[in-house]
Amino acid sequence: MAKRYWLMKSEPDVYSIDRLEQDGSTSWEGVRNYQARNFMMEMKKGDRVLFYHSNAEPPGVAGVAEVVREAYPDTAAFDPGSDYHDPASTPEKPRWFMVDVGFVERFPAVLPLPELKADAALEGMELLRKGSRLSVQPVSKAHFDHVLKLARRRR
DNA sequence: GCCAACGTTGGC
DNA sequence: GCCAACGTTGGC
Repeated sequence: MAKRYWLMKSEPDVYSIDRLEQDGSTSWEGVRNYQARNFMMEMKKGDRVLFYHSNAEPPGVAGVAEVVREAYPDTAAFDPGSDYHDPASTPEKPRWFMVDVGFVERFPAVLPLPELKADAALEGMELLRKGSRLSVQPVSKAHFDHVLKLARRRR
């Protein structure tokens, strides 16, 4: 199956592209939205991910990651001490899943949201839809490639 | 800090 | 199944 493209949001105060660069890879725990979870379950090793900084100054795409491990149960849901604890999810019957993503690239500067909004070539991107809050979302190859092009142009 | 948009919960 | 109340996301 052909490689697919995604966008994943993270608040840099919680986990930034710099942390991912240091860590090399990380498990994407804490997704508690069914639509986002379902997208993660579709992810295949090698799929590319736009790493988006939300609740940031500025909000925008900070770099690129790749899927290095396909969906498996989110163990944070089992941990009563975790912010992501969900008693409805058990090891026997897990409700929430996560993937592992690996660092690919950090953009020299965050590609800010207003710039994405202003670009006609990105029309129709889920990220840009009014009221969109989906933290894991598919991105078309054309949009993905265009975002990379914009990021390179900023050098 | 505000608030629009959205998802979830639970009474009925 | 409807929908009001509530909690969360995330830009501004």
